[in-house]
Amino acid sequence: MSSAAWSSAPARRKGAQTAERILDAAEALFAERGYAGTHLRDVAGRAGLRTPSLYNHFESKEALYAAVLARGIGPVLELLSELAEAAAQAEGAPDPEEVVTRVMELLVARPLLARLVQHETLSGGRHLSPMLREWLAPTFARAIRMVELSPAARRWKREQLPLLVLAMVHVVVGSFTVAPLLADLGLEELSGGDALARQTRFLRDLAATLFSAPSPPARSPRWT
Amino acid sequence: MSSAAWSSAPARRKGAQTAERILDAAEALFAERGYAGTHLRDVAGRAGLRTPSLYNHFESKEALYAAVLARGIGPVLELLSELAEAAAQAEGAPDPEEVVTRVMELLVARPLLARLVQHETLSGGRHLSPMLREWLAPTFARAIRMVELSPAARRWKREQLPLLVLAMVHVVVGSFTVAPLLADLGLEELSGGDALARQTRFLRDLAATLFSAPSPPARSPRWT
Amino acid sequence: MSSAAWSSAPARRKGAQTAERILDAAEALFAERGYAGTHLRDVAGRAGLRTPSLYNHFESKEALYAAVLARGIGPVLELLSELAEAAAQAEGAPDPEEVVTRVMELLVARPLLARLVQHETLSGGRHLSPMLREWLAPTFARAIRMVELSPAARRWKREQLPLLVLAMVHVVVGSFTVAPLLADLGLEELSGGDALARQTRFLRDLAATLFSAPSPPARSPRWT
Amino acid sequence: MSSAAWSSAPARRKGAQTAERILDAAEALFAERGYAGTHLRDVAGRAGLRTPSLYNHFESKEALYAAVLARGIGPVLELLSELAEAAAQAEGAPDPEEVVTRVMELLVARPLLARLVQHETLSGGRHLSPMLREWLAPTFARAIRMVELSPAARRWKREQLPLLVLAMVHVVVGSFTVAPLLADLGLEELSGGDALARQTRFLRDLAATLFSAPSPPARSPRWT
DNA sequence: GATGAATGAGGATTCATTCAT
DNA sequence: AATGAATGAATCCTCATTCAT
Repeated sequence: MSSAAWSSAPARRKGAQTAERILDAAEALFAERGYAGTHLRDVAGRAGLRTPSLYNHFESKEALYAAVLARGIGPVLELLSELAEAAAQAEGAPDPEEVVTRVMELLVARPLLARLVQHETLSGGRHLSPMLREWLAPTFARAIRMVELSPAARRWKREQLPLLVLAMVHVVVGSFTVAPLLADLGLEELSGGDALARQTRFLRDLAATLFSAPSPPARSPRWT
Repeated sequence: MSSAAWSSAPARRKGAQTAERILDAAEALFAERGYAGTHLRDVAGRAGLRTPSLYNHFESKEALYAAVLARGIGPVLELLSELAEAAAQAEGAPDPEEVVTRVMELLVARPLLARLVQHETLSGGRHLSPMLREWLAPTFARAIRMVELSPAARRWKREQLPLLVLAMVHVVVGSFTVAPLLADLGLEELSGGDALARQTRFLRDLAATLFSAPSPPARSPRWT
Repeated sequence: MSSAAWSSAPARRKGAQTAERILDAAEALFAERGYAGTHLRDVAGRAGLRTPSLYNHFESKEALYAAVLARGIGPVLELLSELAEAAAQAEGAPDPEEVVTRVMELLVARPLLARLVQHETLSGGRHLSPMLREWLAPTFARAIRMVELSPAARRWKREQLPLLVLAMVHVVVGSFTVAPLLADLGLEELSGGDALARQTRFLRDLAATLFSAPSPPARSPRWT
Repeated sequence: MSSAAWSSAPARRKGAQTAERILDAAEALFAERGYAGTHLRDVAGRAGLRTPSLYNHFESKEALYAAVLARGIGPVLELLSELAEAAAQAEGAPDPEEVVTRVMELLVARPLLARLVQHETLSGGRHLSPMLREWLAPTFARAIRMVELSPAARRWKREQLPLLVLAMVHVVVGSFTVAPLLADLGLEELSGGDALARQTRFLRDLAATLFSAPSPPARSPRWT
């Protein structure tokens, strides 16, 4: 049996490990510099390889980018599906605070994800894998429908509910986005060690406020 | 007046107009694709020139980028200064709703600005002109101090106030950022003609809620 | 009479002065960096102009270069003609020491000339104006013929005489060529203030030795 | 031996050959046209490559130039060191005729070297690798010291000895420098096939004359 | 005569990608 | 699976030159 024809399990594992290392390297750089600003040479360097070796694992720069995106977004989709499922079974809206908590847990564990997605969004989302794009609109619609059943519907006008959801997304994503800039500006208390913990607590409070019913005697905020 | 030193007024005017056209073209492309993704050839094409002509008006791609940023951010700085000034004279915090309204007016008039700044922020803000960076931290600090005097201080813990300000910024900026993606996804009602008007109204309401004093009886949200 | 048609004497003088300034600037830069290494922008800057203004005085970069060369070489040709003339009238070879002295005087007065010519020579002399090239070979031939009549003919074999003349040229030109490098290397005594005076004296002695008749007893070229 | 770290021996050999070809091509062109006048496209063409391939072997045009210089100058340094060494062991000055012979042998074998160095010298020697520059001054100083011990010291004043050494250098280098021009001018007998052989013989005689002791009764250096 | 603006040609260099090894 | 070498395409930028002012 020729040695060229076989492929042992450990070899396959090593290959997968290398691919993983490449994905890690690419994720870091794509998140930092965006697609156009990231050079395969740097990706390879970070992964301990030379550029052409990347092509043994991914077909092209675009394919690598798509893989990074897919790997990153997968868990988010799962989480949201899970939360929606649970809410559906409970025949109620998901608790906004829990949604925030769970999402933040996930993003804290993968702090590059938010920047990655935001780079992609800024560039028009043209690389968001079709699968994802097909998924995005319905998911968003479902989220809106759920919110319409929640107490928030009494605080906000109907057509504002989508904006409310988007607003939460922006705040969540934004926390990760500006972190490096804040650190660079020396605003330590906003970017230091437990900044994300504080940010999570704040987001929970924010969600509680925004998705709660208005307090009935509520002194008119200006807009009665 | 020596004939050697002069340069005809019309020539100078035409040059300035061209520079302006270049800035417009560059702003659009930098906002859409970021620094690395923008090619001078496209900028020149959009401005009705060939690439080398750009160098008659700007020293380099970086200088052009800096000029775009400076031109875009200038009005924002002025506006914020003005609002702060007014609030200082009234010895009170600026009305959050007014701040939101004025800022949105400005951003609606220059819809590329938000994306431009976000691209820059995502990339670490290394191109934010030093002037701006020196200006940013103190301005932010001043904003916080003002918020500490506002009713919002009774709704939020002290260390949450900076996060609150940042959150508003994220939501404001985010509205412009995701617009193209939403349009692309076919979510017309979030990106259509008067979407920004609706968004502005929503932001005003949001600010009113978040910066108001808490309504005493309705304490109930989970975090008491 | 239209003002466009007239050209006053002072105006013409001023124009000539500008051309002169351009020639000076170009000479310095061509001497320092050669043809390809010299940029019209730098020439213009040194002459207190912008690049396009050069074209009011010279048709092209090549034309400017040719003009610099012509202006520089003219006096050399005149001097050599004059010396040859004098020698012809005296029916003898010119005194090598005098030739050296006069040539050095000229080169000391225009210290860029030697480097200019050497750059040109190194590049194959393709820019040496045709006039000059026609002139060079016959002049060289005439010089050889004269040397053949001098006492040097008894010291050197006949076919060595052209080499002898060339050797003197190389040493003369070389003194100017390496000066900047020597200065840069910190060899002050070879490049300092009166280095050229010393060099001239040395060249006179050298010429005296090489063009003299051999001293009959001291044949042993090899020292023991 | 890990499979990741290796690069096949034949590949490395082929790469080295290509690099050598590039160096050859670059040497020829740099010698002919100088640094600024040489275009990488031509270098690549001469080496049978396209321009970008050069960057697989050299980091930049400057690096290529430096490599050409280093490769060319290395043997000269070695030769001079060897000659100095030999002279030091013999406790005498090196025989000028032998020095000339050996140096000419080397330069004849690498006829581009002299022009290369002269281009560099004319441009101020800024690219002469620092190593070389450190080496140049002390070597020159050592040469002077040796000459001071030689019979030449009786023919020349002390301060003229450095000039004498430089003069020999200029004549040697100059022989190669003007060759193309002489050929172009149709002076066949100075540039033809065995011109360099004749030149070498002449230089030996020249050295013999200049470095010999003066002939005691020596009729006054001026010929009557 | 002097200049700002514009440009074609071309410069060095980078980059994603391919292929033989 | 990894890499050195090669390259087409494209990048930013420079330069000599032209032209209207």
